[in-house]
Amino acid sequence: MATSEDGVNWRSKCPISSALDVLGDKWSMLIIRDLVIHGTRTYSDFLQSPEHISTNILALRLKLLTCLKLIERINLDASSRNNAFRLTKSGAELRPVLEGLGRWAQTHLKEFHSDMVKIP
Amino acid sequence: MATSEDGVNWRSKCPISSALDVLGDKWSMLIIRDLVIHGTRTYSDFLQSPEHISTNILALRLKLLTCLKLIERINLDASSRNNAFRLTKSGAELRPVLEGLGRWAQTHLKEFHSDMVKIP
DNA sequence: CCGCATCCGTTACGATACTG
DNA sequence: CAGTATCGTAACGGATGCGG
Repeated sequence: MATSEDGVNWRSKCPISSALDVLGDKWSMLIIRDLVIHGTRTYSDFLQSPEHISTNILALRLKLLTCLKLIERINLDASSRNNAFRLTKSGAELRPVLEGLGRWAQTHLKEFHSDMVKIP
Repeated sequence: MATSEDGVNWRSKCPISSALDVLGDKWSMLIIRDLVIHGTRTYSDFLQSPEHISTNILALRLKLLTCLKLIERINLDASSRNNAFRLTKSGAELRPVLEGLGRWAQTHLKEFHSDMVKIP
């Protein structure tokens, strides 16, 4: 998978494949989801999501998504504390994709995962 | 990630998270993509896609996607050879999601991946 | 405290060789 | 040609530590 320093290793010229080179891991899309839902989110906010990402992975993903300009940091108080992230315009345009995924899962995964909830 | 025998480990009750528990890896969505584009696809067809999935991962993913009824096997000649796969109705409904991902990548990833092509 | 880097054990992936 | 076995590599996950 991609890291922030070395850039992304593009597997092919296919746009779908390229999207997955960036977002095709266990966590990136969930970070986007949290920001779609809540607008802004701090580091510890992300950690409290029910899927429980670990701290090192979170820091790595935030760095990569920031490099690719899907998210950006906003300084709430000019110190290094209480930093938050929000979606850029680019990242925000993933919203319909996530909504489509969610709707698909609700109808087609119920059979295998009975206690799934609605939105998000 | 999920394997075919043990079932999927659902990280939460969130539909988006659940969709990603199934499809949130480097390869599953590309298998769906190939089937969306070509209709049917044999084992060796998949291997020839430009991203070059390896044989063991392919077998694993095909098994899982079959268990979850996103794809199904069609026997072209009743032997174990020349088997092919196609999308079920459930899998086919991922098409708009993939198209959305592709369109998003085309507009927002160009800056980082200059020789990306159109569809797909 | 909060953000995040580091260390380290565990799990998933990936290339290739191999079997029916 | 479809699928498995093996084994090295990379990603993940938890614990912990350190600076601001």
